[in-house]
Amino acid sequence: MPRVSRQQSKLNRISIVENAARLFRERGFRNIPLSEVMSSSGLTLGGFYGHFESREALTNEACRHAFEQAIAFWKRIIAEAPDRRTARRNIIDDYLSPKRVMKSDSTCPVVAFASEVAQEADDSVIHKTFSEGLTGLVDTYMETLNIPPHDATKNAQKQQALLEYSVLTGALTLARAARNTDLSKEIVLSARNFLGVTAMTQDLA
Amino acid sequence: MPRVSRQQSKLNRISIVENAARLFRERGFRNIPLSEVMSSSGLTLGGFYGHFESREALTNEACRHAFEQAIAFWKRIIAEAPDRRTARRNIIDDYLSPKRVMKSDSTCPVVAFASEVAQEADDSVIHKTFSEGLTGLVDTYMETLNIPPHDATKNAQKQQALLEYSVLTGALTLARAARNTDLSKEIVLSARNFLGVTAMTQDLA
DNA sequence: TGTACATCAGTGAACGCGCGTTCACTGATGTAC
DNA sequence: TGTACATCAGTGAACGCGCGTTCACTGATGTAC
Repeated sequence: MPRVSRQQSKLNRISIVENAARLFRERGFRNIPLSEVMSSSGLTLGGFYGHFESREALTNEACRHAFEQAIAFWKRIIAEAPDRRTARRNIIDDYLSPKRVMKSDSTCPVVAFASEVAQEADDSVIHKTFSEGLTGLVDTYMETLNIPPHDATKNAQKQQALLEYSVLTGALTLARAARNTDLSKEIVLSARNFLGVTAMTQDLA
Repeated sequence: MPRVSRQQSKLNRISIVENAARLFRERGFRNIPLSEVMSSSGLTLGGFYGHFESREALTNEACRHAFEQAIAFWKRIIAEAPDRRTARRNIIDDYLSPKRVMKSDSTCPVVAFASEVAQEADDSVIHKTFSEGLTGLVDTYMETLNIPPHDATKNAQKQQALLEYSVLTGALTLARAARNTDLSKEIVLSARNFLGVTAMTQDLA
């Protein structure tokens, strides 16, 4: 088993990051033992430090990867929609769907990581990674709003994007914590109502 | 030192719950060792199980206590304000203040616990405690909105309260995770703007 | 192209530490008389 | 009210487990000739 090809080793490294990103989004980045990350890629714990400097280094990479995935997912929705309005609608309809409330392995990285990132020290690397990822997501979301003709409107539009994103993450976080209650549904509905995406499309993706 | 009076023992128990609530709000309820909880009340670890069945039992009590404190805090603001509009304004101004973004030991229990609660098993006790606490907070917040004349309006008002609460928690969570960046300030401002509480009062409490 | 050796990706076990939980013990509190 | 004894709140040490990190080792890969 030992000594696979260099190419395979690179693939293994990628697999580790991908699995870590999935597991971390599901259960937080502090609550997954490295042994589980490694075994989910068919490897053993001992090989970890051949790929990463430390657990913290993996956490940072996995966080970045999760954001990249989420941004790519939205960009795909945007690309496949006939217009911006429909794209925005599809993003929101998916974001606040029952699937997102109940299933945690595909959670938005912001919802998954924000609390833990906030608890880290000010100078922690993950702060920067998170902020960059959040900026990227917000920028992508802004693409679904109308085109800004001049800077003043652009600024107003960024404000609108940030507000709507606060609503999305806030509502999803609350709904998930209160899941299986009427309150949970009411939270989702109030957010959907505000965002103008009331009808729920089951099974979007 | 051992064998204090029964009265003192009751006070000790209360002190443990209060300190736990503070520490858990500050750093999450999974990341505080019991030894630290006990020593913050001037006690040693060994005495813990004289007061609580398990760590989980304390977590649940501390969570409940944190919500009670937060609700009492809002009720005081409401009681001291000349009218509902001012009360709502003061609550929001405090909630989205720089102090709340930077200091974590007095965080809203919803922002502090939602993520971790969402990660717990469906049948975990803390889910119920959290949902009840959230309901209590939302009900208190609703008191600052106008009086509902009949049930239809009441329902609309609950929707409004839930939406505004999603905005408050979402914006604070994002702003805290991205703290020390321009983005963080923009998030807070967009939420304040939406809620109609734009001017920041420094040092509210 | 084939051979001989060096490299090194991954293994498996061990180490050390933190922490939840347990427990024998202590000595002041509480109570029975 | 005072004395004698039982109770039990808190102590301090130990236990066990999980997990991050380290390391000697293995044997297939990669390379020099």
